[in-house]
Amino acid sequence: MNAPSQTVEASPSPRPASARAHATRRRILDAALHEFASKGFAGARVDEIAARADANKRMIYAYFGNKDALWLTVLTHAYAAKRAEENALHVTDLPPHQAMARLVSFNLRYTAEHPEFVALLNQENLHRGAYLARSDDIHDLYLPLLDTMRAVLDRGAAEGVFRAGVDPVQLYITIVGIGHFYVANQFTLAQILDTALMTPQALEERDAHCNAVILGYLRP
Amino acid sequence: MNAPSQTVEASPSPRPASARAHATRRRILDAALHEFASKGFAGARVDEIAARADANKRMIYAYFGNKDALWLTVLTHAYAAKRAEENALHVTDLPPHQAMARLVSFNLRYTAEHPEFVALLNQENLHRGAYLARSDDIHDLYLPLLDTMRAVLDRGAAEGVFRAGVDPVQLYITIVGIGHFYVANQFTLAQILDTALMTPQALEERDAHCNAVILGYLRP
Amino acid sequence: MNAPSQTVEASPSPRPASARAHATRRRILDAALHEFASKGFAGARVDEIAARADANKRMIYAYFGNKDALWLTVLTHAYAAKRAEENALHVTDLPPHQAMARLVSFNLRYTAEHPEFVALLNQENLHRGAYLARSDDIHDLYLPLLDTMRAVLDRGAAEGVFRAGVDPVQLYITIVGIGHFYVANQFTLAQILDTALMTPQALEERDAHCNAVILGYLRP
Amino acid sequence: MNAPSQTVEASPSPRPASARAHATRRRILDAALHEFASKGFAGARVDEIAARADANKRMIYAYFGNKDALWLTVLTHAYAAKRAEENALHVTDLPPHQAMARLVSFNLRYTAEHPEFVALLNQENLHRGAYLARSDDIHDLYLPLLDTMRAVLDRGAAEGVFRAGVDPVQLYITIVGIGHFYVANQFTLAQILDTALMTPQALEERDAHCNAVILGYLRP
DNA sequence: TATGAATGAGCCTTCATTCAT
DNA sequence: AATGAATGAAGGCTCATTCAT
Repeated sequence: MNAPSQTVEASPSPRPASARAHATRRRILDAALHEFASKGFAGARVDEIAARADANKRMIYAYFGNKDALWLTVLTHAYAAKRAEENALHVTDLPPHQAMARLVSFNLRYTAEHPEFVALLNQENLHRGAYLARSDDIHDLYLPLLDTMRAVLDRGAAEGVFRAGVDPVQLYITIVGIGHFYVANQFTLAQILDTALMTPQALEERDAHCNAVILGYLRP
Repeated sequence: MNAPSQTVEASPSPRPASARAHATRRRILDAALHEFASKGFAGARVDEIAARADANKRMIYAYFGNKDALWLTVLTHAYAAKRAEENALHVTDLPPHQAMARLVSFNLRYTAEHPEFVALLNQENLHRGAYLARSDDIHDLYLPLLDTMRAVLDRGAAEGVFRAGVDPVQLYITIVGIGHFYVANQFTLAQILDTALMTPQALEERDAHCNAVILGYLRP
Repeated sequence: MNAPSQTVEASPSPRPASARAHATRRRILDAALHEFASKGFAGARVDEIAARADANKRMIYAYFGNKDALWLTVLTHAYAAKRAEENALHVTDLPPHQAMARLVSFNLRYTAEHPEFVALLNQENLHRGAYLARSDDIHDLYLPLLDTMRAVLDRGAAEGVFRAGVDPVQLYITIVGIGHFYVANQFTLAQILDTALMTPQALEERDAHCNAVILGYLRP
Repeated sequence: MNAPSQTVEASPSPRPASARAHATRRRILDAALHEFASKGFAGARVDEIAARADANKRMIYAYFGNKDALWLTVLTHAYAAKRAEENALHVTDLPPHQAMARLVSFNLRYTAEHPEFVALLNQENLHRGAYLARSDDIHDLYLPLLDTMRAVLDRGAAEGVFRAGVDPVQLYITIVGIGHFYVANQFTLAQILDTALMTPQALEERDAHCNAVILGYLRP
């Protein structure tokens, strides 16, 4: 039930052996995450990644093959990281109402704390999911989550605290979406609505609203 | 009550006089919308825009100044276009329940039919709203919509069909978000969930779900 | 003896008939002189010339053919203008000492007042005199001046106030050179020597120095 | 007494370490000198410089930043090169008359052998000395030369072989000018005067003339 | 393992020039 | 006589990628 420790890999290069090499690889990955997230795939610069990682540019190619493969690795890591935290919630142990509230809040909070993840997703969709399509395990990664969602909904309906007939997939998209959109579009929204969206207080209010919407909807 | 149909402009260049020039300008704008939306700002190619517009590359610079300014013009046009359609809904003439349903459905449908708009927004947020900040009237463009939302909520609460105390801004973000996220992330979602999201039937189901969520939540 | 009223022409186009056309042509020529002199041939922009002349760019091509021909016309005009003023000095009527002094001072002053002429010459030499080679009358233009110089030197030597055996061509080059170099290189000189060169007082001092050098040299 | 042989540098890029890199840098600099001198700044082509240097265009930007900075580096090098040779004359060791003659001849000869230097100066003045203004040490570079000139003049006056009261700055400008103008305007002069100026014999005659003028002028 | 140097394709932008009215 | 619109070639500069050590 715990998060799998499997590291999803896409690089064609062999796993480096030495600790020093491992550290270099790690720094490149971190730098790449930052660069890709803040400038998009096309806007990201390999030079910049190397500089930020304090590594030689050649190492990027040695470890990851090319820019495309590096992107895929970064993307896959980001997915895995989120799922790892999501699994750690252990929502199946909670009563339906609390389980759902925790899922809602977690999604908003995680997204707010990881805008790179949001940026990565948007970029990947710009590419029509082309890179992700080359990653095998993504689908499997999400199966347990949907199972969890379905179980919570069923239990809630059985206990009479949730309405029946709710599609777990639709609801999952909605829960993720109301947080994702808020964070992803924070800059244009801030300008249109003329308010700050990412202050602790603003996030608190958004959290309350999201919970109210989902749980209000789920009322029988 | 309707917003003025003013076309928000950002180009520093004088509007061309002749009909032929106007047509060229129009073609460039359409081509740029397509190119920017499908590849992002950094990934878009000016050459490609010119080719698609069947215009000389030089004309892009004559009419719009440079790639940045062209982006801003495209973005501003996209916002204005959506707002124009949104205003044409005349939701204030409808009973609260129907008014809200129409807003929800419209947002999903418009977004689904205009994935370019979604792509544009994501890109602009990648730039942290830097370009939009240079456009003056965007804020004003959205004031009437929020007024409408507020009026509908108030009327619904007064008539006892909606719960009270709903924040119109939060709800607006939610309504747009549940549609936007669905469309914006259709490719990664399709891979994760292993379902088609943009078929007529799938959209129908999503529409029903969105309405159920918003109106279910608004129940007193 | 008076300046010839001949307009040296290089343009392949027929002389325009109407007064309006003539004025446009004149404005283009003035604008071109300014643009060529301040940015050089390669740095000059046809658009800029048209804008400054308040004329349509097409007119430049109608009147002058192309950028090259325009350059040649401007250059030839500049030469003719200087020679016209030079002839108006009537130095042959003066005693040798005064005649020479007047030539020296005139060259410095004219050059200082017409830095465009200096810039034009430098540019043309950058092109190894390629354009000027296509102008027929330049050589003839300078014959009378050298004749004058020779006459003054001969008279001075005969009267015993000048040394004998001075080559008029070498001296002419020297007289023009000590003024031309001062003006042409005013900016680099000012930085190297850390002094202002073009103030009235500085020009006065330079004038005195040039006269002292030439006349000091010519002493028997 | 000699000026330090410090190489005045303007490039913002780090000096390359390896010998190979240094050679490439050197080839680019030589090629740039040729290209700039023969076509001017605006007329020079970066592609052409790269081709002539047998280097990749990208290297130019890696080593020098951009075309502007490359120009400044070339210009500063040219100045330093001339000053280095000028210092090697050791004119302070000679009697005044010979010292002055050597300065005069050197300037003519150096200029005749380095028309690139002349072309560079003219271009820089076309830019109103804008680039040179960004170089720090140029002023200092010329201080020792003026000191030398002053010393020679003073000694000559004290020994009674030179006239008194000669301004060393004015004279320096004149000495450089009579050579510079001759070389800089060789093409237009050749056409106007219909003589060859750069043959060994012609240079010999010019040399004699320049010496005669300066030393004739300096007679007490 | 790591690095400095190099490369060629391509990108945004500009230019002199011509077309059509 | 004059003009607005259009064009193709090229120019400066940048990028992902590879070579050689």
